Amino acid sequence: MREVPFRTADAAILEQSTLVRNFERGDKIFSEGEAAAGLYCVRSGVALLSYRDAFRADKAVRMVGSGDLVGSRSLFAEEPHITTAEALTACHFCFFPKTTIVRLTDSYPLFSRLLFRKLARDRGSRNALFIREQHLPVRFRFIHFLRMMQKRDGITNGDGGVCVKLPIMRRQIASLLSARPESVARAITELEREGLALFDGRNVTIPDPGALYRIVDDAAQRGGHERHYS
Amino acid sequence: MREVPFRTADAAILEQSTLVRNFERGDKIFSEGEAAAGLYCVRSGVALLSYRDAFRADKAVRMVGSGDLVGSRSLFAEEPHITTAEALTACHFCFFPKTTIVRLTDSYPLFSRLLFRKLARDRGSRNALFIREQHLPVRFRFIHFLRMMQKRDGITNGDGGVCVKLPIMRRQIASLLSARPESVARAITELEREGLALFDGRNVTIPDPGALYRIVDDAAQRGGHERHYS
DNA sequence: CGTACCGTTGAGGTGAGTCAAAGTAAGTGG
DNA sequence: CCACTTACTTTGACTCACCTCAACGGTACG
Repeated sequence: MREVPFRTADAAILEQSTLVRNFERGDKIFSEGEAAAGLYCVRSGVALLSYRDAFRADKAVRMVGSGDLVGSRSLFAEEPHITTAEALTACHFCFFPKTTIVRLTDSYPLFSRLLFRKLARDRGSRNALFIREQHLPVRFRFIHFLRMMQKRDGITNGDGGVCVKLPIMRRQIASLLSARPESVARAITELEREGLALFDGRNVTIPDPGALYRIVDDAAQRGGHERHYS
Repeated sequence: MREVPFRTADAAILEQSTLVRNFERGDKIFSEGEAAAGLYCVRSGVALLSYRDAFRADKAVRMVGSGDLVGSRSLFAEEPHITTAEALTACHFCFFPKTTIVRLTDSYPLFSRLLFRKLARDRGSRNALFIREQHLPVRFRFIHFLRMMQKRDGITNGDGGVCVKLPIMRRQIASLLSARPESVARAITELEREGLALFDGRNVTIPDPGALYRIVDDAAQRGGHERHYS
């Protein structure tokens, strides 16, 4: 919302009613079952959306970072949050109270239209990703996860390599990938053995990102490793 | 949109600009890659959304029926359709041209709000279902599919049993379940052997729906058969 | 210095995918 | 109306990725 062209008056209203909320690592931004108080937009930091499944285990849904809109579904559906959002690092969020959103959508059709577009595009990319990930081998899903992490806050080191610090533990990575921690550990071991990625706790070094990502891209293109589906 | 309370004037506009479009079995409502011309609402019949994957195989995404809104993502994102919609039975669709939608959202904030809500709720239920389905055994996913079919247009026969005619072939069912046709065939054989469902081509008879669905419900509640996840 | 949790490794089992072949339904042309 | 083609469905045999269970090393904390 911040980056789209917007009339000065509208932008001013938005700016005026914006609350910046800060969270420390471990803080809950909102919890499953709560009513939606407004719309959150991640300004910096990383948060994890998760829900508690039938067996009372936390299931990670997705990670959100800078630029992501959070809580829109519950807000517009007028239904309770179905996920809990927890700060994984120190986070800054813009918070737009429900009243602000209502006022803006009521007064400025353009705002509605931009919001519609933003949400539709979000959803689209998410779906596309999701669809592509589904039922690929854990190894590929994990590489894809690394790529997202690297895009989000990877640091290039002199010789073409990239370093990332993963903000979550193995168990949560596994949950995001819909796999088990043991499988993630094995994927890690394998990548390490091949020299494609080096792991030191939560710190990852990818000597040649191109080589790593080519694995999944090639497979996707040639349909070679894509199991299932007709 | 039809069932929500709406001011008479607005409803009139909507009514005025509504085009009813009829499709025969096999007709394409829209195709992947086309620009979105408007919003479709299923009035009757069943259609299948699918896309062509990297290996040029059709991958079914979801089935839509009475009351479902179709094409909203591409319309609001102002991006081409990412799926093809094909009529599986004779279908009646309400079509709201883009101009109508724009006019209404521009003139009537209430319309925007209702639309936001409708879309958010759609997405919510879909996501919830989707999340739950992911990585359950094919058997469970298939039972869940049967349940949806039965809800949509199952016919109760005297003795508590239910009959449904599946509008799609095994290959497409498999695609919807993210499984292979062989696996679906095996699930069918198994259910038949257990007497939980009887299959005759595309016609299914479920003698005791309660017993069938209890299988997945119990498993979901006790977390017993839920593989993966932490 | 235990207690607790995370992460990794090994052994073993299994759901479901692949391949191949036979059976069935459906549409086409003579 | 029947042979023929074509596509859909089912079954069996085999394989493999990943889950499960279990054990062990590392790090943190009381």
